Amino acid sequence: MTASAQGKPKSNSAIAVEKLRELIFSGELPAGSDHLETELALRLGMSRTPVREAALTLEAQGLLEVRARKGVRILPISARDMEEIYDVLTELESMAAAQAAKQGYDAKALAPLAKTIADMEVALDSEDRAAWAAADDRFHNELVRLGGNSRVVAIVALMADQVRRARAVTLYMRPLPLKSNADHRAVLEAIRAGDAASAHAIHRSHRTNAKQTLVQILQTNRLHMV
Amino acid sequence: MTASAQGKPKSNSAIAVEKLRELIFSGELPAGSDHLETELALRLGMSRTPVREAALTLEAQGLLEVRARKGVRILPISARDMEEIYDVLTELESMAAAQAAKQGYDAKALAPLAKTIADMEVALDSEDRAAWAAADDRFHNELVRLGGNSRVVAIVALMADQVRRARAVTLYMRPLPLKSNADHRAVLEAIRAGDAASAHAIHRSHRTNAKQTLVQILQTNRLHMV
DNA sequence: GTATGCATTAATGTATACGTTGTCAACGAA
DNA sequence: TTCGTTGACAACGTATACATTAATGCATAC
Repeated sequence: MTASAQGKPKSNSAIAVEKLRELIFSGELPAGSDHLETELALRLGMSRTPVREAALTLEAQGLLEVRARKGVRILPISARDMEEIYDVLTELESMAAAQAAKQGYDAKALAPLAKTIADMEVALDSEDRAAWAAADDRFHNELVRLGGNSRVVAIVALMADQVRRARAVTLYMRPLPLKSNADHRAVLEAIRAGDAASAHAIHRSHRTNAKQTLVQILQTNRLHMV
Repeated sequence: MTASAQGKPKSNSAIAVEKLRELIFSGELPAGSDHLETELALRLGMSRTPVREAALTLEAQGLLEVRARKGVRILPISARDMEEIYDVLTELESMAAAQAAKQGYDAKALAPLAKTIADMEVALDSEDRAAWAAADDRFHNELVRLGGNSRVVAIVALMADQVRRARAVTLYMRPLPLKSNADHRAVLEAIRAGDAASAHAIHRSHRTNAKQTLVQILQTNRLHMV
Protein backbone atom coordinates (compact mmCIF):
# COMPACT_ATOMS: atom_id res chain seq x y z
CA MET A 1 0.00 0.00 0.00
CA THR A 2 1.18 3.49 -0.71
CA ALA A 3 1.47 6.15 1.91
CA SER A 4 -0.79 8.41 -0.12
CA ALA A 5 -3.89 6.29 0.31
CA GLN A 6 -3.99 6.37 4.08
CA GLY A 7 -7.52 7.62 4.50
CA LYS A 8 -7.67 6.88 8.21
CA PRO A 9 -9.85 9.39 10.05
CA LYS A 10 -8.03 10.85 13.02
CA SER A 11 -9.94 12.29 15.92
CA ASN A 12 -9.37 15.91 16.81
CA SER A 13 -8.00 14.73 20.11
CA ALA A 14 -5.32 12.68 18.36
CA ILE A 15 -4.58 15.59 16.04
CA ALA A 16 -4.20 17.87 19.03
CA VAL A 17 -1.66 15.50 20.57
CA GLU A 18 0.38 15.50 17.37
CA LYS A 19 0.21 19.24 16.85
CA LEU A 20 1.06 20.06 20.43
CA ARG A 21 4.02 17.70 20.31
CA GLU A 22 5.24 19.42 17.17
CA LEU A 23 4.82 22.83 18.75
CA ILE A 24 6.75 21.73 21.82
CA PHE A 25 9.58 20.04 19.93
CA SER A 26 9.91 22.90 17.48
CA GLY A 27 10.22 25.34 20.34
CA GLU A 28 7.14 27.35 19.39
CA LEU A 29 5.88 26.45 22.85
CA PRO A 30 9.10 27.06 24.81
CA ALA A 31 9.96 25.13 27.96
CA GLY A 32 8.65 26.90 31.00
CA SER A 33 5.97 28.85 29.14
CA ASP A 34 2.29 28.87 30.09
CA HIS A 35 -0.59 28.61 27.64
CA LEU A 36 -4.31 28.87 28.25
CA GLU A 37 -6.55 26.09 27.02
CA THR A 38 -8.74 28.55 25.16
CA GLU A 39 -5.73 30.04 23.42
CA LEU A 40 -4.46 26.62 22.33
CA ALA A 41 -7.91 25.61 21.15
CA LEU A 42 -8.12 28.73 19.01
CA ARG A 43 -4.64 28.06 17.66
CA LEU A 44 -5.50 24.49 16.67
CA GLY A 45 -8.89 25.39 15.28
CA MET A 46 -10.96 23.22 17.58
CA SER A 47 -12.82 23.47 20.87
CA ARG A 48 -11.33 23.16 24.32
CA THR A 49 -12.47 19.57 24.82
CA PRO A 50 -10.02 17.75 22.52
CA VAL A 51 -7.25 20.17 23.49
CA ARG A 52 -7.86 19.41 27.12
CA GLU A 53 -7.81 15.67 26.49
CA ALA A 54 -4.57 16.02 24.56
CA ALA A 55 -3.09 18.04 27.41
CA LEU A 56 -3.93 15.26 29.85
CA THR A 57 -2.26 12.72 27.58
CA LEU A 58 0.86 14.84 27.23
CA GLU A 59 0.91 15.43 30.96
CA ALA A 60 1.02 11.68 31.50
CA GLN A 61 3.94 11.61 29.07
CA GLY A 62 5.82 14.17 31.09
CA LEU A 63 5.91 16.89 28.46
CA LEU A 64 3.72 19.43 30.22
CA GLU A 65 1.70 20.11 33.34
CA VAL A 66 -1.91 21.27 33.61
CA ARG A 67 -2.49 23.77 36.38
CA ALA A 68 -5.85 25.10 37.44
CA ARG A 69 -6.45 28.59 36.15
CA LYS A 70 -2.87 28.93 34.94
CA GLY A 71 -3.06 26.99 31.73
CA VAL A 72 -0.66 24.26 30.69
CA ARG A 73 3.01 24.73 31.47
CA ILE A 74 5.56 23.26 29.13
CA LEU A 75 7.92 21.48 31.49
CA PRO A 76 11.51 22.67 31.57
CA ILE A 77 14.36 20.16 31.61
CA SER A 78 17.21 20.63 34.02
CA ALA A 79 20.65 19.05 33.94
CA ARG A 80 19.48 16.90 36.83
CA ASP A 81 16.49 15.75 34.74
CA MET A 82 18.80 14.73 31.94
CA GLU A 83 20.92 12.76 34.38
CA GLU A 84 17.88 10.87 35.58
CA ILE A 85 16.70 10.22 32.04
CA TYR A 86 20.08 9.01 30.84
CA ASP A 87 20.40 6.69 33.83
CA VAL A 88 17.07 5.09 33.00
CA LEU A 89 17.96 4.83 29.32
CA THR A 90 21.31 3.31 30.19
CA GLU A 91 19.76 0.56 32.27
CA LEU A 92 16.87 -0.31 30.01
CA GLU A 93 18.74 -0.12 26.72
CA SER A 94 21.59 -2.21 28.08
CA MET A 95 19.07 -4.80 29.18
CA ALA A 96 17.48 -4.68 25.75
CA ALA A 97 20.86 -5.17 24.09
CA ALA A 98 21.55 -8.22 26.25
CA GLN A 99 18.12 -9.72 25.56
CA ALA A 100 18.46 -9.00 21.86
CA ALA A 101 21.69 -10.96 21.88
CA LYS A 102 19.88 -13.93 23.39
CA GLN A 103 17.23 -14.02 20.67
CA GLY A 104 19.54 -15.44 18.02
CA TYR A 105 18.58 -12.94 15.35
CA ASP A 106 19.94 -13.58 11.88
CA ALA A 107 21.51 -10.97 9.63
CA LYS A 108 18.20 -10.17 8.00
CA ALA A 109 16.52 -9.38 11.32
CA LEU A 110 19.44 -7.16 12.26
CA ALA A 111 19.48 -5.34 8.93
CA PRO A 112 17.37 -2.37 10.13
CA LEU A 113 19.74 -1.81 13.03
CA ALA A 114 22.76 -2.05 10.73
CA LYS A 115 21.08 0.44 8.41
CA THR A 116 20.83 3.07 11.13
CA ILE A 117 24.55 2.71 11.80
CA ALA A 118 25.33 3.14 8.12
CA ASP A 119 23.10 6.20 8.02
CA MET A 120 24.91 7.71 10.99
CA GLU A 121 28.20 7.12 9.25
CA VAL A 122 27.06 8.93 6.13
CA ALA A 123 25.70 11.77 8.21
CA LEU A 124 28.98 12.09 10.09
CA ASP A 125 30.97 12.18 6.85
CA SER A 126 28.85 15.04 5.56
CA GLU A 127 28.68 16.64 9.00
CA ASP A 128 24.88 16.61 8.84
CA ARG A 129 24.01 16.81 12.51
CA ALA A 130 20.27 16.66 12.03
CA ALA A 131 20.52 13.51 9.93
CA TRP A 132 22.86 11.98 12.48
CA ALA A 133 20.43 12.73 15.30
CA ALA A 134 17.54 11.19 13.38
CA ALA A 135 19.53 8.03 12.64
CA ASP A 136 20.72 7.85 16.24
CA ASP A 137 17.10 7.96 17.39
CA ARG A 138 16.27 5.12 15.03
CA PHE A 139 19.23 3.11 16.31
CA HIS A 140 18.12 3.31 19.91
CA ASN A 141 14.50 2.68 19.03
CA GLU A 142 15.37 -0.34 16.92
CA LEU A 143 17.70 -1.67 19.60
CA VAL A 144 15.02 -1.80 22.28
CA ARG A 145 12.55 -3.20 19.77
CA LEU A 146 14.92 -6.11 19.19
CA GLY A 147 15.06 -6.60 22.94
CA GLY A 148 11.46 -7.76 22.77
CA ASN A 149 10.08 -6.04 25.88
CA SER A 150 7.18 -3.83 24.87
CA ARG A 151 7.25 -1.91 28.13
CA VAL A 152 10.88 -1.05 27.67
CA VAL A 153 10.04 0.19 24.19
CA ALA A 154 7.32 2.44 25.57
CA ILE A 155 9.39 3.84 28.42
CA VAL A 156 12.41 4.46 26.24
CA ALA A 157 10.23 6.26 23.71
CA LEU A 158 8.99 8.62 26.42
CA MET A 159 12.48 9.32 27.69
CA ALA A 160 13.81 9.72 24.16
CA ASP A 161 11.27 12.50 23.66
CA GLN A 162 12.88 14.44 26.45
CA VAL A 163 16.35 13.78 25.09
CA ARG A 164 15.18 15.08 21.74
CA ARG A 165 13.99 18.29 23.32
CA ALA A 166 17.33 18.83 25.03
CA ARG A 167 19.23 17.93 21.90
CA ALA A 168 17.42 20.62 19.93
CA VAL A 169 19.48 23.01 22.01
CA THR A 170 22.71 21.10 22.50
CA LEU A 171 23.11 19.48 19.10
CA TYR A 172 25.32 22.23 17.74
CA MET A 173 27.18 22.87 20.99
CA ARG A 174 29.18 19.68 21.08
CA PRO A 175 31.73 17.96 18.89
CA LEU A 176 30.49 15.51 16.31
CA PRO A 177 30.34 12.07 17.96
CA LEU A 178 32.85 10.63 15.54
CA LYS A 179 33.86 7.75 17.73
CA SER A 180 30.37 6.77 18.87
CA ASN A 181 29.73 4.71 15.78
CA ALA A 182 32.46 2.32 16.82
CA ASP A 183 30.37 1.63 19.91
CA HIS A 184 27.25 1.12 17.83
CA ARG A 185 29.00 -1.37 15.58
CA ALA A 186 30.42 -3.22 18.56
CA VAL A 187 26.94 -3.55 20.08
CA LEU A 188 25.55 -4.82 16.80
CA GLU A 189 28.39 -7.31 16.52
CA ALA A 190 27.85 -8.59 20.05
CA ILE A 191 24.15 -9.08 19.35
CA ARG A 192 24.91 -10.90 16.12
CA ALA A 193 27.38 -13.11 17.98
CA GLY A 194 24.84 -13.82 20.70
CA ASP A 195 27.15 -12.39 23.34
CA ALA A 196 24.67 -10.89 25.81
CA ALA A 197 27.26 -9.88 28.40
CA SER A 198 29.31 -7.94 25.86
CA ALA A 199 26.28 -6.30 24.32
CA HIS A 200 25.21 -5.19 27.77
CA ALA A 201 28.63 -3.92 28.82
CA ILE A 202 29.44 -2.11 25.60
CA HIS A 203 26.13 -0.34 25.37
CA ARG A 204 26.30 0.61 29.01
CA SER A 205 29.67 2.29 28.63
CA HIS A 206 28.44 3.96 25.45
CA ARG A 207 25.46 5.45 27.23
CA THR A 208 27.51 6.43 30.25
CA ASN A 209 29.89 8.39 28.06
CA ALA A 210 27.04 10.08 26.24
CA LYS A 211 25.50 11.07 29.55
CA GLN A 212 28.69 12.66 30.82
CA THR A 213 29.14 14.62 27.62
CA LEU A 214 25.62 15.98 27.60
CA VAL A 215 25.38 16.76 31.30
CA GLN A 216 28.67 18.61 31.16
CA ILE A 217 27.39 20.75 28.30
CA LEU A 218 24.17 21.50 30.14
CA GLN A 219 25.93 22.38 33.37
CA THR A 220 28.69 24.53 31.94
CA ASN A 221 26.14 26.47 29.92
CA ARG A 222 23.61 26.70 32.72
CA LEU A 223 20.98 25.35 30.36
CA HIS A 224 18.43 24.45 32.96
CA MET A 225 15.65 25.72 30.72
CA VAL A 226 15.78 23.64 27.61
CA MET B 1 -1.70 20.18 61.55
CA THR B 2 -3.73 17.08 62.09
CA ALA B 3 -4.64 14.70 59.36
CA SER B 4 -8.30 15.21 60.13
CA ALA B 5 -8.36 18.83 59.03
CA GLN B 6 -7.22 18.22 55.51
CA GLY B 7 -10.01 20.06 53.75
CA LYS B 8 -8.37 19.86 50.35
CA PRO B 9 -10.98 19.93 47.61
CA LYS B 10 -10.47 17.14 45.11
CA SER B 11 -11.77 17.50 41.60
CA ASN B 12 -14.26 14.96 40.35
CA SER B 13 -11.71 13.95 37.78
CA ALA B 14 -9.20 13.07 40.51
CA ILE B 15 -11.91 11.27 42.46
CA ALA B 16 -12.80 9.27 39.36
CA VAL B 17 -9.18 8.17 38.99
CA GLU B 18 -9.10 6.97 42.60
CA LYS B 19 -12.44 5.21 42.45
CA LEU B 20 -11.71 3.49 39.17
CA ARG B 21 -8.36 2.31 40.49
CA GLU B 22 -10.09 0.87 43.54
CA LEU B 23 -12.70 -0.84 41.38
CA ILE B 24 -9.98 -2.34 39.19
CA PHE B 25 -7.75 -3.49 42.04
CA SER B 26 -10.66 -4.91 43.99
CA GLY B 27 -11.73 -6.93 41.00
CA GLU B 28 -15.14 -5.27 40.70
CA LEU B 29 -14.05 -4.30 37.22
CA PRO B 30 -12.46 -7.58 36.17
CA ALA B 31 -9.55 -7.76 33.74
CA GLY B 32 -10.80 -8.09 30.21
CA SER B 33 -14.23 -6.61 30.91
CA ASP B 34 -15.74 -3.70 28.98
CA HIS B 35 -17.57 -0.76 30.51
CA LEU B 36 -19.39 2.11 28.85
CA GLU B 37 -18.52 5.65 29.84
CA THR B 38 -22.15 6.43 30.62
CA GLU B 39 -22.42 3.39 32.86
CA LEU B 40 -19.27 4.30 34.80
CA ALA B 41 -20.43 7.91 35.11
CA LEU B 42 -23.72 6.76 36.60
CA ARG B 43 -21.87 4.42 38.95
CA LEU B 44 -19.58 7.18 40.19
CA GLY B 45 -22.34 9.75 40.44
CA MET B 46 -20.89 12.28 38.04
CA SER B 47 -21.10 13.20 34.38
CA ARG B 48 -19.16 11.60 31.55
CA THR B 49 -16.56 14.36 31.34
CA PRO B 50 -14.52 13.63 34.48
CA VAL B 51 -14.92 9.90 33.93
CA ARG B 52 -13.59 10.28 30.43
CA GLU B 53 -10.63 12.29 31.65
CA ALA B 54 -9.90 9.70 34.33
CA ALA B 55 -10.05 6.96 31.70
CA LEU B 56 -7.45 8.78 29.62
CA THR B 57 -5.19 9.06 32.65
CA LEU B 58 -5.57 5.39 33.51
CA GLU B 59 -4.99 4.46 29.89
CA ALA B 60 -1.65 6.29 30.03
CA GLN B 61 -0.89 4.27 33.16
CA GLY B 62 -1.55 1.03 31.35
CA LEU B 63 -4.51 -0.10 33.42
CA LEU B 64 -7.16 0.09 30.74
CA GLU B 65 -7.80 0.92 27.11
CA VAL B 66 -10.41 3.24 25.65
CA ARG B 67 -11.98 1.94 22.45
CA ALA B 68 -14.41 3.84 20.30
CA ARG B 69 -17.97 2.68 20.80
CA LYS B 70 -16.87 -0.29 22.91
CA GLY B 71 -16.26 1.40 26.21
CA VAL B 72 -13.13 1.09 28.28
CA ARG B 73 -11.55 -2.33 28.52
CA ILE B 74 -9.75 -3.31 31.69
CA LEU B 75 -6.48 -4.68 30.40
CA PRO B 76 -5.72 -8.31 31.17
CA ILE B 77 -2.26 -9.35 32.31
CA SER B 78 -0.60 -12.35 30.75
CA ALA B 79 2.35 -14.34 32.03
CA ARG B 80 4.37 -12.67 29.29
CA ASP B 81 3.31 -9.25 30.62
CA MET B 82 4.51 -10.17 34.08
CA GLU B 83 7.84 -11.27 32.66
CA GLU B 84 8.26 -7.91 30.97
CA ILE B 85 7.25 -6.03 34.10
CA TYR B 86 9.57 -8.00 36.35
CA ASP B 87 12.47 -7.48 33.97
CA VAL B 88 11.95 -3.72 34.09
CA LEU B 89 11.58 -3.77 37.86
CA THR B 90 14.71 -5.86 38.20
CA GLU B 91 16.83 -3.41 36.22
CA LEU B 92 15.52 -0.20 37.70
CA GLU B 93 15.36 -1.36 41.31
CA SER B 94 18.85 -2.79 41.12
CA MET B 95 20.09 0.52 39.79
CA ALA B 96 18.26 2.30 42.58
CA ALA B 97 19.85 0.02 45.15
CA ALA B 98 23.30 0.76 43.78
CA GLN B 99 22.69 4.49 43.72
CA ALA B 100 21.24 4.41 47.20
CA ALA B 101 24.46 2.78 48.38
CA LYS B 102 26.44 5.64 46.90
CA GLN B 103 24.48 8.30 48.77
CA GLY B 104 26.04 7.57 52.14
CA TYR B 105 22.76 7.41 54.02
CA ASP B 106 23.00 7.17 57.78
CA ALA B 107 20.98 4.81 59.96
CA LYS B 108 18.27 7.38 60.47
CA ALA B 109 17.72 7.83 56.75
CA LEU B 110 17.55 4.07 56.31
CA ALA B 111 15.14 3.56 59.20
CA PRO B 112 11.99 3.52 57.03
CA LEU B 113 13.49 0.82 54.84
CA ALA B 114 14.52 -1.19 57.89
CA LYS B 115 11.00 -0.80 59.25
CA THR B 116 9.43 -2.42 56.21
CA ILE B 117 11.73 -5.41 56.63
CA ALA B 118 10.75 -5.72 60.29
CA ASP B 119 7.10 -5.53 59.29
CA MET B 120 7.55 -8.28 56.74
CA GLU B 121 9.17 -10.43 59.39
CA VAL B 122 6.25 -9.97 61.74
CA ALA B 123 3.80 -10.71 58.95
CA LEU B 124 5.66 -13.88 58.03
CA ASP B 125 5.65 -15.09 61.62
CA SER B 126 1.89 -14.68 61.85
CA GLU B 127 1.44 -15.92 58.28
CA ASP B 128 -0.44 -12.76 57.40
CA ARG B 129 -0.01 -12.69 53.65
CA ALA B 130 -1.86 -9.42 53.10
CA ALA B 131 0.30 -7.61 55.63
CA TRP B 132 3.41 -9.13 54.10
CA ALA B 133 2.38 -7.94 50.63
CA ALA B 134 1.72 -4.42 51.91
CA ALA B 135 5.11 -4.25 53.64
CA ASP B 136 6.83 -5.68 50.58
CA ASP B 137 5.28 -2.93 48.47
CA ARG B 138 6.59 -0.35 50.90
CA PHE B 139 10.05 -1.91 50.82
CA HIS B 140 10.33 -1.65 47.07
CA ASN B 141 8.85 1.83 47.00
CA GLU B 142 11.20 3.05 49.71
CA LEU B 143 14.17 1.44 48.02
CA VAL B 144 13.70 3.30 44.76
CA ARG B 145 12.99 6.49 46.67
CA LEU B 146 16.39 6.19 48.32
CA GLY B 147 17.88 5.77 44.87
CA GLY B 148 17.04 9.39 44.24
CA ASN B 149 15.82 9.14 40.64
CA SER B 150 12.28 10.51 40.46
CA ARG B 151 11.63 8.94 37.08
CA VAL B 152 12.56 5.52 38.39
CA VAL B 153 10.16 6.09 41.27
CA ALA B 154 7.35 6.92 38.86
CA ILE B 155 7.99 4.01 36.50
CA VAL B 156 8.34 1.51 39.31
CA ALA B 157 5.09 2.75 40.84
CA LEU B 158 3.27 2.09 37.58
CA MET B 159 4.75 -1.37 37.21
CA ALA B 160 4.07 -2.15 40.86
CA ASP B 161 0.39 -1.48 40.21
CA GLN B 162 0.35 -4.28 37.69
CA VAL B 163 2.20 -6.59 40.04
CA ARG B 164 -0.37 -5.82 42.70
CA ARG B 165 -3.18 -6.80 40.36
CA ALA B 166 -1.53 -10.10 39.58
CA ARG B 167 -0.73 -10.72 43.22
CA ALA B 168 -4.37 -10.39 44.16
CA VAL B 169 -4.77 -13.70 42.40
CA THR B 170 -1.49 -15.41 43.13
CA LEU B 171 -0.89 -14.37 46.71
CA TYR B 172 -2.45 -17.47 48.18
CA MET B 173 -1.17 -19.85 45.52
CA ARG B 174 2.48 -19.80 46.47
CA PRO B 175 4.55 -20.67 49.51
CA LEU B 176 5.27 -17.92 51.99
CA PRO B 177 8.50 -16.20 50.93
CA LEU B 178 10.24 -17.14 54.14
CA LYS B 179 13.75 -16.76 52.78
CA SER B 180 13.16 -13.50 50.87
CA ASN B 181 13.71 -11.40 53.97
CA ALA B 182 17.32 -12.53 54.10
CA ASP B 183 17.71 -10.89 50.70
CA HIS B 184 16.04 -7.72 51.90
CA ARG B 185 18.34 -7.48 54.89
CA ALA B 186 21.39 -8.11 52.74
CA VAL B 187 20.37 -5.28 50.40
CA LEU B 188 19.86 -2.95 53.33
CA GLU B 189 23.22 -3.92 54.75
CA ALA B 190 24.99 -3.31 51.44
CA ILE B 191 23.40 0.12 51.16
CA ARG B 192 24.39 0.96 54.70
CA ALA B 193 27.95 -0.18 53.97
CA GLY B 194 28.03 1.89 50.80
CA ASP B 195 28.69 -1.19 48.71
CA ALA B 196 26.95 -0.33 45.46
CA ALA B 197 28.06 -3.41 43.56
CA SER B 198 26.77 -5.77 46.23
CA ALA B 199 23.50 -3.91 46.62
CA HIS B 200 22.99 -4.16 42.87
CA ALA B 201 23.89 -7.83 42.61
CA ILE B 202 21.91 -8.96 45.63
CA HIS B 203 18.78 -7.15 44.66
CA ARG B 204 19.05 -8.37 41.10
CA SER B 205 19.19 -12.00 42.12
CA HIS B 206 16.34 -11.39 44.55
CA ARG B 207 14.14 -10.01 41.81
CA THR B 208 15.15 -12.69 39.36
CA ASN B 209 14.08 -15.37 41.81
CA ALA B 210 10.79 -13.64 42.48
CA LYS B 211 10.14 -13.40 38.77
CA GLN B 212 10.71 -17.09 38.19
CA THR B 213 8.44 -18.04 41.07
CA LEU B 214 5.58 -15.83 39.88
CA VAL B 215 5.85 -16.61 36.19
CA GLN B 216 5.86 -20.32 36.94
CA ILE B 217 2.68 -19.98 38.98
CA LEU B 218 1.00 -18.01 36.24
CA GLN B 219 2.02 -20.42 33.51
CA THR B 220 1.16 -23.65 35.30
CA ASN B 221 -2.23 -22.28 36.23
CA ARG B 222 -2.90 -20.71 32.85
CA LEU B 223 -3.71 -17.44 34.54
CA HIS B 224 -3.48 -15.25 31.52
CA MET B 225 -6.49 -13.28 32.68
CA VAL B 226 -5.58 -11.78 35.97
C1' DG C 1 -30.90 -20.56 2.67
C1' DT C 2 -27.52 -17.23 2.25
C1' DA C 3 -25.60 -12.99 1.31
C1' DT C 4 -25.85 -8.19 0.65
C1' DG C 5 -27.32 -3.68 1.56
C1' DC C 6 -29.82 -0.34 4.01
C1' DA C 7 -31.86 1.61 8.01
C1' DT C 8 -31.81 2.01 12.83
C1' DT C 9 -29.54 2.84 16.94
C1' DA C 10 -26.46 3.47 20.41
C1' DA C 11 -22.11 5.07 22.04
C1' DT C 12 -18.36 7.95 21.40
C1' DG C 13 -16.28 12.51 19.97
C1' DT C 14 -17.02 17.35 20.14
C1' DA C 15 -18.89 21.78 21.12
C1' DT C 16 -20.74 24.85 24.29
C1' DA C 17 -22.93 26.81 28.27
C1' DC C 18 -22.53 27.41 33.07
C1' DG C 19 -20.88 27.14 37.85
C1' DT C 20 -16.86 27.55 40.80
C1' DT C 21 -12.88 29.39 42.39
C1' DG C 22 -8.32 31.35 42.46
C1' DT C 23 -6.12 35.62 41.02
C1' DC C 24 -5.22 40.34 40.75
C1' DA C 25 -5.86 44.89 41.44
C1' DA C 26 -7.97 48.80 43.45
C1' DC C 27 -9.32 50.95 47.52
C1' DG C 28 -9.30 52.07 52.25
C1' DA C 29 -7.45 52.00 56.83
C1' DA C 30 -3.55 52.04 59.93
C1' DT D 1 3.55 54.34 52.58
C1' DT D 2 2.23 49.78 53.41
C1' DC D 3 -0.70 46.20 54.44
C1' DG D 4 -5.11 43.99 54.44
C1' DT D 5 -9.66 43.44 52.46
C1' DT D 6 -12.89 43.18 49.02
C1' DG D 7 -14.66 42.89 44.64
C1' DA D 8 -14.75 41.81 39.78
C1' DC D 9 -12.89 38.99 36.45
C1' DA D 10 -11.24 35.20 34.04
C1' DA D 11 -10.00 30.50 33.52
C1' DC D 12 -10.81 25.98 34.58
C1' DG D 13 -13.92 22.02 35.91
C1' DT D 14 -18.21 20.04 34.82
C1' DA D 15 -22.57 19.13 32.76
C1' DT D 16 -25.14 18.59 28.78
C1' DA D 17 -26.67 18.84 24.12
C1' DC D 18 -25.45 17.61 19.59
C1' DA D 19 -22.93 15.44 15.58
C1' DT D 20 -20.66 11.42 13.94
C1' DT D 21 -20.07 6.94 13.04
C1' DA D 22 -19.73 2.13 13.46
C1' DA D 23 -22.22 -1.93 14.80
C1' DT D 24 -26.42 -4.51 14.47
C1' DG D 25 -30.45 -6.42 12.70
C1' DC D 26 -33.83 -6.92 9.33
C1' DA D 27 -35.51 -7.16 4.81
C1' DT D 28 -34.94 -8.38 0.26
C1' DA D 29 -33.00 -10.42 -3.71
C1' DC D 30 -30.55 -14.10 -5.67
